[in-house]
Amino acid sequence: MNLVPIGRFSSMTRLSVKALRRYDESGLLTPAHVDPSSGYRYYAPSQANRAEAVRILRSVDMPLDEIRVILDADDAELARKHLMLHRERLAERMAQQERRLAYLELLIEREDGIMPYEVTIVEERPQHIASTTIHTNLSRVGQDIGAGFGTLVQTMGAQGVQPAGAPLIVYHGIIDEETDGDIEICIPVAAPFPDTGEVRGRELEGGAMATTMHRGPYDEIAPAYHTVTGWISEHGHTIVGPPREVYLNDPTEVPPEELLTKVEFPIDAGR
Amino acid sequence: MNLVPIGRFSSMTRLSVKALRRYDESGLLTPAHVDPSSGYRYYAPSQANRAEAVRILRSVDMPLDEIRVILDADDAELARKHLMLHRERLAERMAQQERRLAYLELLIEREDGIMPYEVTIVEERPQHIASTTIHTNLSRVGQDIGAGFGTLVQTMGAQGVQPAGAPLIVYHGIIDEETDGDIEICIPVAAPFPDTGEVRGRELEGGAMATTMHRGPYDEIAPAYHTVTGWISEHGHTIVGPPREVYLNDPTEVPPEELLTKVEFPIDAGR
DNA sequence: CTTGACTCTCCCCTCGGGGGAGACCCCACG
DNA sequence: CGTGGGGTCTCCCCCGAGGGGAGAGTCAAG
Repeated sequence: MNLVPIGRFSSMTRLSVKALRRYDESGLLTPAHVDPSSGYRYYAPSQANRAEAVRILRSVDMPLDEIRVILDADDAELARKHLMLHRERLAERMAQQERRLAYLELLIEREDGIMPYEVTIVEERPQHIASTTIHTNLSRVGQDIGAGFGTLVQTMGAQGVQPAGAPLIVYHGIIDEETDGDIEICIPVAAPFPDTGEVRGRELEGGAMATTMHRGPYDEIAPAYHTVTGWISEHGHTIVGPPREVYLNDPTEVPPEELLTKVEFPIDAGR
Repeated sequence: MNLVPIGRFSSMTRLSVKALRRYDESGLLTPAHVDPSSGYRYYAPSQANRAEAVRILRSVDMPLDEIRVILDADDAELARKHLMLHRERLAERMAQQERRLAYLELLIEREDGIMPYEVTIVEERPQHIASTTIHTNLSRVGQDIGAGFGTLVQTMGAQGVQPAGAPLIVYHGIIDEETDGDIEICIPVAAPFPDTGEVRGRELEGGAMATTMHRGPYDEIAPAYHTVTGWISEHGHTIVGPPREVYLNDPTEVPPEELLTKVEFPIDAGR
């Protein structure tokens, strides 16, 4: 009764011919009649109804499978449930877009461009520190560092000693996904610090350092390390001591994206 | 000088091996050395730098081509330009997501479900109208209708006549992508209206109508028509006059999604 | 009957990888 | 110096929702 071929149905529904064929194939919108000899698809005009529903749901980017479920559910409640579920998905995606956008803004903002881990050699002078050494692994390292600095600050406070520089950590062992190791949590002090229980005083070695600056969250610092070690071996230097990280600002005060961390590797000077 | 195979580089950079191979293939991140006999890829640790940049830019969903352009541009200004451009894209996509989401909310909101163009037969009684007929096409139809109603309201006002019902349009010809035609813009009035220039008074025919309700923007009304005409032919009725649209609310007062339009086709009554 | 416009199926392409097969390679340990 | 196990290679198919096009068949108006 008054069937129309695919081209007319396409212009009626503003769905492309390609799309209509695909909807047929996937059982989402089967033509009212298919000529068995020619394979021509013929649609009933009243199918424009369902076609429009498909168009609308596709316009909100719903997967074909789910559209089929919704349209074939006689149960309005079920359909609603799927719509709400899709809303959640869309909202989640939007939030993600938003985060990405914000991150991108940040990348544009900081005029130093993307990631120029510039490696330079600096001469550090020896300095007095109060330090505490702990054995930790990747999953605990964050808490342990916090606790360590807490202990240090407390002990120094009890002695009436003020910090004389930015806090730092010496990595005596490698801490990554598979290995744990010792880290020495340090705060520079003006004068030699006495050993007190788990906190000891010592002089931190100075000398030539290959160094670079990492700006961003701590857990994105790996490339900085790899860049420096790569630079060292490429320039024919040798690593002569454990690396250290110097924390130039406070994670409780600035957002993670603006954290500044100096990575230093002691190397053989001359050469 | 200290090259690492792909697996180690993968865990150093948190980029999957698959991804690294693809970046090599597309020239985005070529290994420092490829063994000619085995095809093994070896990366310099300092390449972690570029790898991290790639990771970051991918995390904001930037296409690989563009990442390449940005990273290969020595010009920081050019890189910035591309970042900003990508920001525009992200913002645009987010706005689109937002629109979809809002639309979806709407679909959920109206409890009548998606698209139940229910076709019914109603008996309309004849009514007096003031009308003006214009010849128009799809691209001009919006403005022309506005202008037509303007003329009508003005003329009626000059005669001191009040509207006696919802405005409507009789489609004497088909107006679609390829054809233009005559439309008669009408406002019901209580008593016969005199012919005055381009505005004429007449009695609009009544009788049996196949009708359905379209809720939403005017430019999505096509499926309503197709549903009604399909229904008519499927139920063995005959169309005996030009269709009409009755506008039940005012586009200047409600958002497009809530517009209500009644579509009516005069049919042979009994059968 | 012819011709031009439609329509069919089939194949390849998108974008950024993931999953896996089958073959090859590297290195540490015995 | 061999060998075994784990790392790596290329190649192929897959995702989603179609777009583009080739080559062949079909429909309807003149």
